[in-house]
Amino acid sequence: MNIQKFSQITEISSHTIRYYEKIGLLKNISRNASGHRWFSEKDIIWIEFIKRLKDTGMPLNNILKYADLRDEGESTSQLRMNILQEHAIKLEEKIAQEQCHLKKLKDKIAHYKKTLEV
Amino acid sequence: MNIQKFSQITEISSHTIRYYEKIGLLKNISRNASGHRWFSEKDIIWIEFIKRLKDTGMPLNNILKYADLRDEGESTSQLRMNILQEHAIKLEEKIAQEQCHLKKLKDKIAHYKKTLEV
DNA sequence: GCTTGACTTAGAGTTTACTCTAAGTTGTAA
DNA sequence: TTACAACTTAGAGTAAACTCTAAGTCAAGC
Repeated sequence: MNIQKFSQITEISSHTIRYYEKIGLLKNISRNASGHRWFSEKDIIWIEFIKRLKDTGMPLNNILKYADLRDEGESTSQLRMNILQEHAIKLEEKIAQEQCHLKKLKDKIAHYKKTLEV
Repeated sequence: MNIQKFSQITEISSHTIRYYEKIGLLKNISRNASGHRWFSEKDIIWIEFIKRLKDTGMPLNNILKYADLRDEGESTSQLRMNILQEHAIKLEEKIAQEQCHLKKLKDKIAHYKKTLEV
């Protein structure tokens, strides 16, 4: 598929897709006869994974490290797993923190409600 | 207390504290005889609340709106509560999304583990 | 009295992650 | 065959949230 279709499916602007290729997050994107990018199903799966890491707070810089290891092949599996494991631990901590914050927010809202009722 | 002590307690750099005052997040900070900022316990409570909103993903811009309403006094209580309620809903959704992401991350880690074991 | 270190201000610089522009090429529809 | 829309590149611009610098003031210790 062309960049437009890929952009629609992934909900990432074509500008951003080119940017991701430029910084090395997307590698070996094939081209058609006229030199335009031609994306595959595998590219969708990969970018959805990038989105997941990004949405859980991993900076592009770290995602890039993962992408580089992935490009190096099977020999880096252990390293990549380590990155994901560390990230999963951080994410768990983050969620716990947010749940604590949420509770306190709700307490404050309840307090507002009480004073507004009177 | 002076800005240094306040910075230590809140774990926010003095640069950032001045920046927060400049953009209007901190208002009516008192000064001592020589014109230096003099912070109170109330300032700590307020900035801890700002940190909570920030840590749960609210942009400074929106926190600023809350700060402005707070400055207008009791008459804006309802509006402020609405802001917090909307934020709490967004936060709940965010946590749910992150939990989903975490699950998928763990699946991927488990997959790595399996292939590395062989 | 003088040095030193913390404070003050205005404003410049940095980082991250885009987002857009300009200039040029290509593919399709009238 | 001529519009016109989508593609290409390099590189400039933007927004958010700091982070730092320069130039100056002030208080405490030697």
